[in-house]
Amino acid sequence: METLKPTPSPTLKRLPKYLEILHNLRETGVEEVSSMTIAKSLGLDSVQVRKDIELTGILGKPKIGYNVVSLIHSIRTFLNWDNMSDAMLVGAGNLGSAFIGYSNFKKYGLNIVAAFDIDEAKIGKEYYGIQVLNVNKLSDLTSRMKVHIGILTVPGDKAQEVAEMMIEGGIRAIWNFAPVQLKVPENIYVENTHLSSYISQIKRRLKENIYNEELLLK
Amino acid sequence: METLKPTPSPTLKRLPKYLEILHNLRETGVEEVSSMTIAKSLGLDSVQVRKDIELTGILGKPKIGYNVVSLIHSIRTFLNWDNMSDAMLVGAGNLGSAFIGYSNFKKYGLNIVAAFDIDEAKIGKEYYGIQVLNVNKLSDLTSRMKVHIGILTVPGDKAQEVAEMMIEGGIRAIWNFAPVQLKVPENIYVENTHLSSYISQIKRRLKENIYNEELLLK
DNA sequence: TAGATTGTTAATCGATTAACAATC
DNA sequence: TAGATTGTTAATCGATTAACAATC
Repeated sequence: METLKPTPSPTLKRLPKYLEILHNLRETGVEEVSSMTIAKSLGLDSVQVRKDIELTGILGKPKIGYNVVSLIHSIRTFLNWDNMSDAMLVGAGNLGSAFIGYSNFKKYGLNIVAAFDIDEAKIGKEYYGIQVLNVNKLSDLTSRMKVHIGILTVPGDKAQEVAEMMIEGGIRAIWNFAPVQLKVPENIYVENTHLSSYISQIKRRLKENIYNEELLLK
Repeated sequence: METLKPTPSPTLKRLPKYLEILHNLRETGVEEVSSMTIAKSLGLDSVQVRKDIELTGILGKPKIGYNVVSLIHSIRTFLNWDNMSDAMLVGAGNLGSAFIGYSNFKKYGLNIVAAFDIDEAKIGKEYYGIQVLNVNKLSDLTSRMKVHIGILTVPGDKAQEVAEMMIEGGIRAIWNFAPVQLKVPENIYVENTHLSSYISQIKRRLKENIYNEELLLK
């Protein structure tokens, strides 16, 4: 069996955007699409689009382009969106409880099967049909249900502790929203979504832009 | 006046992580810190840390390192976290309404001053002391209050329309959570947080990893 | 002074973009 | 056939990492 070469992160981030466009095209009955069409809608280079698509293992036809339906299928398979992946969510605060009801997750093949919290006040509450359980059941339930993805929406000071419980239960990928650097074994994949990083970018870009605009007014 | 050279995105994403560590150090009474200490806690290269810090305009002392309090101040000023930035939020669904109450935003200098929705059923509701207004008031209120940041948490099919209302009202940076490529004038900064991109990464990495592990078992 | 750490210049690496031959 | 578009090899670009002189 061949080792799967890691796909560049930028590619993995772009592929869902292609899907978005392809779904629209399919709905309007378009059957073939060129890399240039996709590139233009996203403001990208067409070579980049072709290289990304190539990685998913589909071949286009010179002069014609790619078959829309086949391309959708190829990308979805590559991203494993066709198979639902179960996930445990820990931290039923306002962010966490919002995620429980966020219907788009299912669209992307992510299914939250259970939610947990440390806070007695939250345990027993139900959001969108999912009951919040005591976090002391996390590890056991994770291994019994063979869940491999954990969504971490607890406050920073509990994040490391909870991550370790997740790993003990057999979690292999953690989607971390806590503003903390998790220390995990190297076979565990951590995807950090630090909202502070985005806010940094927005606020700094605005600052940079302000001066540039004043400069233009001279 | 000098034009502000755009800071590399990777740097802007790392700086908040340094702050997190520096705050912890300050709490435990540490006064000086070396680039290596910061680098180690985050699994980074110390040169990278020094270069990032240099961009914020502070100087360290050979043999000693950086003064923790000064460094915190320098990074916060650079990221403009000391000044509160007002933001309008449009789309009071489960994600949007969660953000209204998400206390960390204030910590990062982002203050949601008003929330809007198209849906009559949501208009008038109140979340964490903020009332949801009719989106037809968005543009007018934005320009009267001189708000420059918009948070977009509407469904994909309304996103472009709402983005245009934001821009009409004077919004200059849009934090977009809708799974859509926004078409905006080039002086408008769009920060995309497409949750689908993260899920792609997680699901694909897990797939890549599965095969690698099976390989190891041989 | 000697050693540790900074700041800076040079080398490397990975991803993007350009050039172009292959082909429907 | 001619033209458009793919797939691939080479060049460029930006960010990371390595090397090292300056200095407290």
